[in-house]
Amino acid sequence: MSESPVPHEPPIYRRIADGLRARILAGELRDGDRLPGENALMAEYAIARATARQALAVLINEGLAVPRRGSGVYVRLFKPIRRHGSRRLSREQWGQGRAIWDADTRGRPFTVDHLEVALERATEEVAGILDSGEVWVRRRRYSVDTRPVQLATSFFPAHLVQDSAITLPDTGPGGVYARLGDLGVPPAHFTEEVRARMPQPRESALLDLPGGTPVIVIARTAYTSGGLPVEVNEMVLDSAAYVLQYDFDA
Amino acid sequence: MSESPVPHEPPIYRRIADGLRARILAGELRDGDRLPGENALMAEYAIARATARQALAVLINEGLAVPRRGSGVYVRLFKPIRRHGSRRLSREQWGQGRAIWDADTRGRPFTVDHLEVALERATEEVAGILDSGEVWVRRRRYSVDTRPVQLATSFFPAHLVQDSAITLPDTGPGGVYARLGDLGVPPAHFTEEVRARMPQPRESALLDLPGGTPVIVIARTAYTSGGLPVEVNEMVLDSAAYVLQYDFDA
DNA sequence: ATCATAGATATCTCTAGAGAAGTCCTTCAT
DNA sequence: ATGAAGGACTTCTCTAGAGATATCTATGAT
Repeated sequence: MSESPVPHEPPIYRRIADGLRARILAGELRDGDRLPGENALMAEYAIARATARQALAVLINEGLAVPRRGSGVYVRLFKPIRRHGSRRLSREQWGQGRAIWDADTRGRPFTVDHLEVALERATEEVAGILDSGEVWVRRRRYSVDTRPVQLATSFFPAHLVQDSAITLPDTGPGGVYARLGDLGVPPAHFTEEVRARMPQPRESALLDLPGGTPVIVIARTAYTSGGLPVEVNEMVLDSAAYVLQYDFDA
Repeated sequence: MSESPVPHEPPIYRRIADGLRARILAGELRDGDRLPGENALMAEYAIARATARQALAVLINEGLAVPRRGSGVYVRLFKPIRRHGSRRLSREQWGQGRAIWDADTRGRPFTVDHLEVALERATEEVAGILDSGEVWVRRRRYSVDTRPVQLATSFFPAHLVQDSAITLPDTGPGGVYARLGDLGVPPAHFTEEVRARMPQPRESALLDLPGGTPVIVIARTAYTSGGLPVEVNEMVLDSAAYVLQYDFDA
């Protein structure tokens, strides 16, 4: 015989978290506001420190709150950048340009604050796509207003780009795509594979991510009009900083 | 004067988590394998239970491990479904069809195991897009092999679909898009906005998500060739179950 | 063989307390 | 005015222990 069909009453820490979440979602606690901290929760609910921490950890892991050591726990803001997949097909061409999610569409200045160019052996996945064991790799980090938002790693078949500016830190006007054009292999088609997952510690550190922030991983492959793959670009985005937009026809 | 310029040695729980993560990523511990549990870690490192739990919580929150109460903590598998944005432009038309991430491309049977149709007042966002205060709402949950993978909520302008099968549980052959065609407003353009975030408790329960699994949220708007918005579809996907693929031209 | 039960084992929740480490503000000396 | 030094307050890390609850397996009755 089973016990009562009613699911168990949730534990204390969860009820406290639920209460705080409700206040956040209702707008009572707003972006940047301070949440009641460990000591406040301990006093208010007569619980141990570990229990108060557990309640706050729920919200932190949901990405609704950010802890600042020595200071407090704060409600988190979300002001994403809109990233367009295909500009050519963009809805702006034929629609009203309305969107579900607010975003800073204005092109805020992106800066590259890390750059690394190297000749390396390709990983199995990349080698399989590019048909090349050796690849030139360009790793960079992009920031907006000093806030890091994206890590990008591009791979090019070594034999193809050997003598081009793609192997140099400065790729010249038009960037790598213009150089691929110079080499007679301009990209014509793109495939983007999109995933989301929790960041690894290295990514978390490089993007300065607070707990509870997933990353979006985009693997983009560029093909010439003849179907020759010429670039694989793996991007890791702070999911709190981005909205991806894709437009296409039926 | 500041202390040593060397960053602090990471805390115990983090070193243990780092060690376990390394063993997972190196392939020593594989999908479904059991991790050393609380008791094992307590004995091995001579630490308190809470510290052992904290170490395991790191991996659980990263989505690399899944706890099973009463049983143990296990390494997690990731076998995603590939979801294509635009089939018409699909790379299969012109490329080799190779992909970065492994995925079950075979169309495993999707089943709808929840369905709810209702006439409701539109939320502000949806009303702004559809230009309609009242909307017919179709909520459903999709599963693959009894595993829930997606929640989808579609909104239609009430005045437009009032007398169509879109207001019925069974929309007939061809589904809602065929019915929109019958009404003289076939969808021709799509916009998809993609975000990732941690799930809310309701989503977590409906999708049966283990800790550390983000959701991908897709807001898709369908427009007629004339630019009239006829549907907003908000999808919430288990990020561990999906790879999104978008193909487009330069 | 099938099913129910009991025991071992596992995670989960929580208490109580302590020291380390970072932040913030006020006070005081320059 | 500027800067250094405290002190109060905060989160972070960890110990030790206990009971609740879920799972798994071996045992025993049918």
